[in-house]
Amino acid sequence: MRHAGKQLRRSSIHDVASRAGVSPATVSKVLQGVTTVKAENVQRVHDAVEALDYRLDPFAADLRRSRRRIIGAIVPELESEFFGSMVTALERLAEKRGYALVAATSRESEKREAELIERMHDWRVAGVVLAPVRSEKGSGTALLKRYGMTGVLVDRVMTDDTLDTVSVDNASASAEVARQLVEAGHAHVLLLGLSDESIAIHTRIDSFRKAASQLDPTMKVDVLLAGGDVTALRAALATYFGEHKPTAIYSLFLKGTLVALTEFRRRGWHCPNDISLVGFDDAEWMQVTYPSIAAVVQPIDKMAEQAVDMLFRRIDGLEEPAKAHLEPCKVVMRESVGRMRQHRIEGEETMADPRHHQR
Amino acid sequence: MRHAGKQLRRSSIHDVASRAGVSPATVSKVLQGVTTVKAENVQRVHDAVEALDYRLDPFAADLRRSRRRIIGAIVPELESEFFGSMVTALERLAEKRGYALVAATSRESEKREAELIERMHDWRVAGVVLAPVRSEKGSGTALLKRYGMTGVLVDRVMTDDTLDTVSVDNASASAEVARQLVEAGHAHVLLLGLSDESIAIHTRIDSFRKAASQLDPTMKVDVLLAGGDVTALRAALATYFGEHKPTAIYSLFLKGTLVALTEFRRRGWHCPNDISLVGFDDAEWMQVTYPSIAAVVQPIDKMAEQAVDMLFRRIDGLEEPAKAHLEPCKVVMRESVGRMRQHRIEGEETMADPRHHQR
DNA sequence: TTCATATTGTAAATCGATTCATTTGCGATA
DNA sequence: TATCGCAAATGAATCGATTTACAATATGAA
Repeated sequence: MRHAGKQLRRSSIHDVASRAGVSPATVSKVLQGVTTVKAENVQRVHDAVEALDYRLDPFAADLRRSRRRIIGAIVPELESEFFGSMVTALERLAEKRGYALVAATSRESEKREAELIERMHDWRVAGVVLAPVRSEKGSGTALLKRYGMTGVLVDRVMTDDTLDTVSVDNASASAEVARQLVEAGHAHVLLLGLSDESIAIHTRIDSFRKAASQLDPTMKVDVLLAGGDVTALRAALATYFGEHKPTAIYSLFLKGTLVALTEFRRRGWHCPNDISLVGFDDAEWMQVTYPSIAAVVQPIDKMAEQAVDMLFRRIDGLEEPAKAHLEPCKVVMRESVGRMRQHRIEGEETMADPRHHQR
Repeated sequence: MRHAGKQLRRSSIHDVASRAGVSPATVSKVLQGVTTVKAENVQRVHDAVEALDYRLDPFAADLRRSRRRIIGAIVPELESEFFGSMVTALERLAEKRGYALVAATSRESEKREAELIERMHDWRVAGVVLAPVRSEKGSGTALLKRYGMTGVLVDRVMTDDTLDTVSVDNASASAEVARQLVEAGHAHVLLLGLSDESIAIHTRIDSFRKAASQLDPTMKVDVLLAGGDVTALRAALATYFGEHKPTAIYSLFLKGTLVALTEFRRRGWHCPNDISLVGFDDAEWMQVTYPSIAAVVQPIDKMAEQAVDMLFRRIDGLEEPAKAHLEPCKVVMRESVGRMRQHRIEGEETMADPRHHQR
């Protein structure tokens, strides 16, 4: 228990060996729990380890083994709770299997995503969990394949012919949203998203459309996909509202929900009296605001579990065709979705008690 | 550009050397840009690198240099945007200096925090940015010192005699909140927090008290600190409201703000008509909800910049007494803070807003 | 006693780099 | 021609482990 002046050299396996009076090879065996070591020597090694505060250098060990006990996670951002929770879950699961997780953010850039894959490759990680910026067709996925790395794609993906994928059942979730909106009597719904978002967005749109047209062929479904960033979406929505007035909005991603709420406020519209809102992606605050916001809840922990399971199966050498795992979502209806009346008088809803629709 | 069958051995510096017809030592020099290499050989090496798709193994290199170009970040959680943004900023800043950031979450556990420090030590990181679970007096900090690691403490810290610290100016921020509440005519304020939170919480309380008593000696200030987790706080607040009715709440941390909002809803209280709310920590959604929530905004990017600056100064060998850097916050007043009138007419505030709060 | 077989331990090679101390090559000077 | 000086290249050691191949010792059977 010396007090570090500064930067004291750490003791290596050689120091332990000489103090215990055995060879480094024997120390290594003891530390790995090999049984062919005399009990007395085992004890001496343990004593020496204790006395020297010895801890082995995992990278030096991995260098020789030429496979590192690390798995990488690449996510588009960490500024919303979705990927933050995902990374936390992945970290826990990887560590449970004796691996460390190193996470990195691609910051919604495919170029950076590719660089990160390159880095993970250089680091000789055992595997990668990649949440692509765009989709399984992006450059990150391509690199992963080119390098023959073992990896799993999550979240913004459909199916892939080489890599396992884990995503949310966008189709069923959207269909369920459609069902609930139809049931609540909505006849004109706006779908709100970004055009350069993943393929998942398109699935959400298509299956909403399909379900809606089956349940209510007269329903009008508009789609507003702004190119670029959230600011563009904000502007596009403002323009749209200048000409149209849907009875409900289905936001296809989290920020879209915020944009919709902002625009409601700007116009002095009350939700759900003037317009209803349901969004893909839940967040803690959505339960406590007024009105509480209906949302499609993604089972983050389950996705993480699936991803890590599949990844380690591959790491352990499983050879079989790539699987695409779909995890079901829950649609949580909250106050932001109101019920439309059969014979609705313009403005009537606004007059009535705002909370007439509650269960 | 071979197509990976599977797990092809990557080419090493030896492969490059033999293809270029030089020694590994020369290759190493070329790659590091040493100038004492004949131009012709430089070219040959570059050609070989290209032909073999060679990239060096950073850990092997670092092993010899015995200092890794990695810095560690340990944060309590990644499930709220605060630390997510912080990690993103740290990552960017570290990479700008040629280091990779590896982030890990202590999950609000001091035990795990200590294990992570241990891991970072084993990994021989060049430095650590630690956002302690509790404070600079925690076990993580102690370990950091014991191992003589270079590190910077951020966010939930005051000053330390050995390590540099970066935190927000809690005192000024709280004083400013007090000033604004007094100015708005509030005479009874509840401060809401968790008792096992960091020392920062106590600073926030003390300086609020001090400022309030200076500005309005008659102001009544209650403090509710629940032990344990958020559930306990929820219960404590419910009990408290059974007996007291402050005119404003100052939540000392983000979740407290959510708890307060939940409790308002449960009781059918309208904010700010029935009670005002201001919270430490801002979030994107607070601008778009009704009412928008007043908040103390922490300058996350600036904190990250400071932390990385100080850390690298130490890494580069600076020897001088530890500094405690304080970064000022902004207090953003929003609709959740109402003005108390001398002769207030019931419901007047409500006119501005179609949503009357009675249930 | 002797040979065969387990046990147990170690020297040396290896992983993929860096770096130090030398050697080599070559033109200039004596 | 011999020597010196400088530029350029390299062999070998090193970082901290693991692992292989083999040696040394102990045990047992014949």
